[in-house]
Amino acid sequence: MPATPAATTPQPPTGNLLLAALSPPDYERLLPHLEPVALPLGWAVYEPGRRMTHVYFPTEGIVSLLYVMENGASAEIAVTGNEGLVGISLFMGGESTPSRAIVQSAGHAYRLGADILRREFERGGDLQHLLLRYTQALITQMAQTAVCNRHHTVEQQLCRWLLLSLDRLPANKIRMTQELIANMLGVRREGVTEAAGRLQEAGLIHYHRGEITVLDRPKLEQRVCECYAVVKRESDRLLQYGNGPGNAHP
Amino acid sequence: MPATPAATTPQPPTGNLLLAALSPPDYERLLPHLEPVALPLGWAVYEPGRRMTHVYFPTEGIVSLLYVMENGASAEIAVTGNEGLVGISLFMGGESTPSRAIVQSAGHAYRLGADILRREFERGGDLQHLLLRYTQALITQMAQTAVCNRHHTVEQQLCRWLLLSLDRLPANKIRMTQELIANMLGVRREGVTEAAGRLQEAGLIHYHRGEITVLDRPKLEQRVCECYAVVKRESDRLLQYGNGPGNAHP
DNA sequence: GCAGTTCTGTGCGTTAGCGCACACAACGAA
DNA sequence: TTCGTTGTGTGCGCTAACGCACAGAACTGC
Repeated sequence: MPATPAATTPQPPTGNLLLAALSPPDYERLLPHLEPVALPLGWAVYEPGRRMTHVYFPTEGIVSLLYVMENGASAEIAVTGNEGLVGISLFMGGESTPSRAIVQSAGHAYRLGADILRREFERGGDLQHLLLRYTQALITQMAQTAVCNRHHTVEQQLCRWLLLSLDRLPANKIRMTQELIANMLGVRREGVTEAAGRLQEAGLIHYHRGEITVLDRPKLEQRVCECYAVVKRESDRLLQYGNGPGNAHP
Repeated sequence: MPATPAATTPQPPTGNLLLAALSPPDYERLLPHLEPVALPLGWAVYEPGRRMTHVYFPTEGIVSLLYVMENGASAEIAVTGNEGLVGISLFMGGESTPSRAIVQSAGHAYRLGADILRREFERGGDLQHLLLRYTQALITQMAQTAVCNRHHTVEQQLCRWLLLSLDRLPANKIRMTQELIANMLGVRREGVTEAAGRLQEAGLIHYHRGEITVLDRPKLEQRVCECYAVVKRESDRLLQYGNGPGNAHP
């Protein structure tokens, strides 16, 4: 590996859109408790049934919420990037979930201890509203994943997955093998190979040993099923933020 | 129709487990605002994108959260009965969702105006915690629906659907045509006919023109995929309530 | 340069589920 | 009773995706 992909410019906490949307006093109060951590590729941010100790606010990278079945088969339920946080069950009250969270694209995050988070959440201000709205966006994503799994082809789902990933990455390159994509989508690796082959054929993407480059995003958006747009529209609607410390300078 | 299925004994608000779990003062404060309403079969409790005006706490009946695609195909995302409420986006902050809520089994509910609900939610007490824990249970159900749609056969999904319905009904009879079940599962009607035929063959159920009777629940639980147990276990874990007005008399 | 590993391509046969077309049985109202 | 409606059974060709088995290409370490 020539360079660790996480070694991009380290971002301040406002690299996370939720933190950036906090009002200055809320942000200031949180700041001393925010601890920067790396999100190395493949790391399990949390495991099913395990009591969580922190929530993670990514500034770069992608974290997949993944369910792994008894027989080892898996399916991705949702993804999170710098627009959200990982560990909603801490403020939802459950403390754990039956799914895992796996770093799918390396990056960085700021984490917050469970007790601090709960204390702030109980104040009922900005932070609470932001976290709940984000949670609703996440719910929409899960619901649409269920629909997509039911009705759409592997190719359509691959398009959706690429676009969701792209939305959470700075460039148009995705480092991920077809094998891993297949795990996420819960399909065969060969199925991904075929679908990706067709997309490359059509000039929408180019890939080469674990690195996918999106060449023609508009065309990709033409091929994808409606699920992507539903999730995107609802996310945009729910997560349009006011003037936090991240955008307080007009 | 010989008798409207909703015409069972009308229940007090404590017929809903969330309301029943409230502390007496919280419950008393809510009581004057709770308005009893019927949930007639097929009624849309809410429509996609429409601003909701009330949340509904069912005491009997089942409400399906359903997504309908552009081409008319549909898929159920989750179900709610007297263990929960319909309209979480009101306190999550989104005011609406891209999915519908349809009464799948007629019953009754108590509804609460949006402003009252938000006011109570903002107090940050029992009600908030109950609603959020319920929401997490719902999230688990959605996630597992996504997984199930990905990996399991129609027959397994039918078993899951039957058990989830049974858990929310007083008797072992489900009034629902195979056509409608197919809509919920997002599969062909014929697929349901075949799967149900096999289950009847094996003596697990008996059905006759829109009425399904579960004869051997243990055997159903043997045939179902792990998804049912995951959802059930997590619901039980998250929704084990303390001593509200509903169980204050030992 | 060579050996081992990782990633992708391809070619089978198999199967679950689809779409369609109809037959028929049960029920409800006239 | 008769007729329309509603719900279920069945057959048949078709397709997407599966499981498996390899082959070859690309990169890694020695």
